Amino acid sequence: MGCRDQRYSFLVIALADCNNFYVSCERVFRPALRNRPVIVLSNNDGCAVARSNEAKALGIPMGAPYHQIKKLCEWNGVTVFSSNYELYGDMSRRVTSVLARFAPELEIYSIDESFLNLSGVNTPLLLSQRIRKTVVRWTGIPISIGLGKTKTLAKLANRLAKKKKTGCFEIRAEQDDILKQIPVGDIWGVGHRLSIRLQRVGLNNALRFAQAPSSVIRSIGGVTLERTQREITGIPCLEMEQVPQSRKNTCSSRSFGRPVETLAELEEAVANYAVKATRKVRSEGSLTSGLQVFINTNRFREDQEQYANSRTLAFDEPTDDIIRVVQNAKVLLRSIYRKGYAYKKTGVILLDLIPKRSQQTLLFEEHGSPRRREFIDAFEEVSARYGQSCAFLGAQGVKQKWSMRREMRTPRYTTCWDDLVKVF
DNA sequence: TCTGGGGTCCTAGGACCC
DNA sequence: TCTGGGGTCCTAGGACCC
Repeated sequence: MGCRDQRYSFLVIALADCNNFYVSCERVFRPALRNRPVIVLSNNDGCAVARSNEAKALGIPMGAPYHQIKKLCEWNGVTVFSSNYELYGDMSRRVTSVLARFAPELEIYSIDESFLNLSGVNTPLLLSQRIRKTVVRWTGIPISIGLGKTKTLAKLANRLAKKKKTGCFEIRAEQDDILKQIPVGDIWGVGHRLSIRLQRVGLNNALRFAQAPSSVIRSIGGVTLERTQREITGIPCLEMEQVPQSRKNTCSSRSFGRPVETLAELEEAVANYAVKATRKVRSEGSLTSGLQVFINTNRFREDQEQYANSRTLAFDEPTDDIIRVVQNAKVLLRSIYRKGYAYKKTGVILLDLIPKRSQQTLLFEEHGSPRRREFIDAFEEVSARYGQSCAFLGAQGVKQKWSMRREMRTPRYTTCWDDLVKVF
């Protein structure tokens, strides 16, 4: 088996994962909530996306729609928060900056997870415990650390670490008895669908998965799953990515706080998402080559007629011109809008982003006249400096009755002067 | 009444070309 | 009855992740 492979015996990858991250962020500023059930809701106060251990013990599943668990929460005194991404983003930066002190090679994988390359460290488990203690002392966020030869093994180890008192766990090559106890669906890269198909052919735990012929694995899940299998046997297939690669698409979308039927309101929403998405692209110094707009009704409402559609266009020249994106987004929206439906969600996706400096200009046409560009830059600066309420496009609307619900959000303690904690 | 948002990669199949 | 072969490019859809 691959994990006996001597070539990789020196490798140690650590996965540091914040425990119940959003809940932990809220608890930093509300210490009285420690050891009490707490959940954080998704946008629109839709479903539970983070749960404290106490909330998990009450049987609140990940992703549970809030309206289904509301009673349960009230009966059990669960504290419920809307999500506060300004706070979580800032806490995340603090955690990763502490982690970075301990490893020369660090990959920020998500808002609450980082991979660290600890290869060459004599006692990685001891170091992990030190890292853990430092992070919680300096940021208030508890983390768990899993160690293994590959990212996939580190992920698995992390899952086991969450159950340990020390919060750290290492999977070694020879620990078949451990792999045997791990359901195949717990492996990183094996989701719901693949897990069913693997179990159907008897590959129900991580050890069986590791030992299966690679041809079988490939026929079930293609090259991606075959890579996962190699990773489980200790052969690295996923590299550390220290420099985040620039993204290829970006999306801005929201569900509405209530059903929306009129084209006028949808246009307002689309204009806002177009502005938001374009700003993301501008802030990264990129240009977008294409644009997609989608709309859909509420797929959970079986009593209503459903409609979903999307349309895409390619710009003849990559652009970051906010007005142009908004205008085109509205054109696309009108072409897919059908009267008589109760819409739940719309969104704008910007496609094939490219760095601004590599821009290829059109031969015979010039879209962005200097005056136009100066205007957009000035508009953006005013809006950034004095807030969106001071400079926005007419298309974005004033009232925004369709906007999302966010009724239980805590203050932005760390990123907004007005929200600083008051001691007296 | 109420069910998130934002990404990635891979593959199959169609259009088109010579 | 018989109905080229081989290549590229693009897109939609399916799978996964947090």
